[in-house]
Amino acid sequence: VRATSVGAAAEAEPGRRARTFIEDARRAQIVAAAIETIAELGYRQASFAQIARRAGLSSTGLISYHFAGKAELMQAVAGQVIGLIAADMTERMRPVAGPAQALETYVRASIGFIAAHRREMTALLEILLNGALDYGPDAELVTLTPVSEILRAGQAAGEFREFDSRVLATVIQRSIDAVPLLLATYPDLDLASYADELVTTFRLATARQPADGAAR
Amino acid sequence: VRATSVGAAAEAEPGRRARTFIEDARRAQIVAAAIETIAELGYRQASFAQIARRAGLSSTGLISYHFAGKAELMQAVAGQVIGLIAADMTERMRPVAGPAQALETYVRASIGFIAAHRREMTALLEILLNGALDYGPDAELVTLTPVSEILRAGQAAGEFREFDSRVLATVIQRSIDAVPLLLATYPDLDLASYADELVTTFRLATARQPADGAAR
Amino acid sequence: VRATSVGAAAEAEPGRRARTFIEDARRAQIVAAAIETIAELGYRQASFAQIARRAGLSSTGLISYHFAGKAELMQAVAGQVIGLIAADMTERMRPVAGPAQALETYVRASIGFIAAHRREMTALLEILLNGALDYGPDAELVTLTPVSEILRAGQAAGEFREFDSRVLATVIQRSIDAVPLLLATYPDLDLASYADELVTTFRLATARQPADGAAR
Amino acid sequence: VRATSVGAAAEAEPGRRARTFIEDARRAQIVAAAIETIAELGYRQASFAQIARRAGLSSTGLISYHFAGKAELMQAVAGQVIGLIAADMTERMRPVAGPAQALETYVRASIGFIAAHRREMTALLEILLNGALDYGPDAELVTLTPVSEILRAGQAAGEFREFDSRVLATVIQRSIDAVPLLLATYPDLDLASYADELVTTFRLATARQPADGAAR
DNA sequence: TATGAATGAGCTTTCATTCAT
DNA sequence: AATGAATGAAAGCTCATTCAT
Repeated sequence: VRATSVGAAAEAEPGRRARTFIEDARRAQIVAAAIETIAELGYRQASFAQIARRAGLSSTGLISYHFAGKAELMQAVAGQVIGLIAADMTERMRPVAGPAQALETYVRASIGFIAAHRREMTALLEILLNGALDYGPDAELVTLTPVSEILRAGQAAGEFREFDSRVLATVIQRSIDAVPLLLATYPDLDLASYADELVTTFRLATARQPADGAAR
Repeated sequence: VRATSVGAAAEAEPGRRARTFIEDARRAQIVAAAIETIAELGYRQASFAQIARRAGLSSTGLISYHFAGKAELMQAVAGQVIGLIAADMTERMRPVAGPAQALETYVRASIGFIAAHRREMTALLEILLNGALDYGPDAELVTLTPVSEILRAGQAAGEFREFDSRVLATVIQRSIDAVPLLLATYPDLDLASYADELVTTFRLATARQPADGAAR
Repeated sequence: VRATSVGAAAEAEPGRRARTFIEDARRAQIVAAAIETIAELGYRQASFAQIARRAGLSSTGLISYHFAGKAELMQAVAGQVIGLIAADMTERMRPVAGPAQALETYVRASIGFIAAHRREMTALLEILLNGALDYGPDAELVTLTPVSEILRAGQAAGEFREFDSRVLATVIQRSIDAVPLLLATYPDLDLASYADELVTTFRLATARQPADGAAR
Repeated sequence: VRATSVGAAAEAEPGRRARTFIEDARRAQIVAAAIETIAELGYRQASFAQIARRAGLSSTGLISYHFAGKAELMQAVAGQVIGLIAADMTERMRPVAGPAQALETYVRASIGFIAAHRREMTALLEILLNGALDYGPDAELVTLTPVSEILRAGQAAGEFREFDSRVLATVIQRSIDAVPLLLATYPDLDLASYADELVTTFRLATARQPADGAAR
């Protein structure tokens, strides 16, 4: 769970005229149906025909009409979900004071979001894993940036020990990303406990060590 | 990186006559071509036609001739890779003494294997993520079992703190699984450093806490 | 030649939206091409490719587009022909008075229909004999029912002798069904004479015997 | 059920060297397996692979080795069954005296043969109906010849009424041919009764009429 | 703006046949 | 005489996309 600039890709492009209200509504409807379809059938089975059926559209042609291709549709879906995440996370991270609390809040908020948006997350995961997004070479970078920043801030403030922030960001982000798959396996997983364990784990893993202040 | 019993599926079945030497060679050749193809194009684009082309076969019919269907081919690919992992890991884990060293060795060996078998790992990942293996609902369980056992052994021995072993197993295994994707993004990633950081992180995250002995 | 309820299968189904005019036309065109193809090449060689070629379609995909599968197409073909038969026979059997006349009319009308629809009958025959219709275990029963009923009515009215109506129905219906194959062998067969001979034969075979009234 | 010259096709051809004993045995084995397969699965599913499996052969190549093609195999199967019929019928028809008895014997013997060789008859039927035999335009003629001859002899002897012998031959032969299909529908059909009914029916249908002697 | 229709490339799979050994 | 291996054509079917209306 992370906020990136991918969502912005759905917005205005230079050579393209603005979208009408109706157009936006249709696109939203199709995106919603795509999320539902992907979450239900998986990426591979999510054909235009299935999506159209779920959206109550009479023809797959309408999807092609509104989206330049399957790639653009998938980009729109990803953008939509990522937008939701960004909005939610921005809101939740606002009242945070200090890196330690920021990390804890980030973990809890991320898992909370996943719990509340299982279908959207499943769809996003499917899209990402199937390489349906041609999102550039810095995808990983983007994904890890929010956590990395928290971690680096904590190091700068002397609250966290020395470590490669990219590595720890990976550890943390992957532990969060694992939730949708875990939920698929254990639908009754207690996410609150899971979050608690993660928070404890990452607190221990990032805490400044006794030796840190002296030795370095 | 983990060892399971899926690899055994490639072995003798009751009602089936033994495979010829040549047949085994062809199957191996096809499996190799499949790995190459999947790693290069992704699971979805890895059609029989592409695989046949890469294997230098004259027709896709030959693949169907040697494998009962696409599912069986993918199972063979997964089995092959998992077999490699199992062999390698078994070897590396043998001289280990104690849970802490076991955990460190597991992490380093896993990442080492991934580094040495990038294409195979990518292919395995693609297959797993695309649900091309009908391996049951306990896939996640199987995946996490080896690490879980190390962790529980460490707890039993009093070397590790109290935690939910499933959660920490997830954290650790996911950090390892992230490597293929990280490599796709940063081909020059220094895996030795990455492994070092992970080892340190997990040592801190699992270490028995001062309070542990007293409070419990 | 017989009328069944199979024809109705082509009509409205609950969960399916009504068919367009154009769609109906295409389906009819494809069915016609299928009849032509089957009559010409036989069921086995009547591939979608051949049918598409004969229908002037650009791809076999269009057939799949309009019919759920080969089975549905064959059902449509059979339904079409059976519908024709039913309509024709119903019309011709209307003015009939008495079992003897009914039998004669049935024979003449059946053969007349076959004469006028050689290709359709050949196609129907091919489909039935190839088991391309999953119509139940009582196929034979359905086929023989119309004649059986005429025969039993004749026995009840005291006009026909005692016999197993299923056996005589078989004799009569098979003699009629033989026509398409006969025509294949003797294209110039005089069907009117053939019908005359059959009528005489079946009159003699069914006529009440002198002994019947007394002995039984 | 009828005896033709098709069986002879399996015999010596000018430019071909004689078959060895082993070769003949293999051919017979394959033909037997083909009969079994066709009777069980139908013509369409009776692939070389299925036939080879049933014959205990290790490769379909062996079938191609012994038969010039699928057509020749089918011809051999048909020839084999027809040969059986011919032998059986010749034997049974020998002691017959007079056309009326000949007709009765022909019907009973034919149905008896079918009852005793269901699988062979089913296979023959499948082959004929699928046009797998390129047997010429006079197939029908051949089929009907034996009965026709009996009928014409009866007419010549003044025992049968005047009729087109081809038509009555068709009626009779088709009634006999119907048995395999009837058996498929009613496995418990009482063939003795069926034969009795046919004999009575055809006796009435062929009997010289009172008017015959005078009017002509 | 939306629809039904049509397209053509692609898919996996089956099959009879050929061939070297 | 027989085998396992390989071939390539054909099959039915699905798919994203295009297009006229």
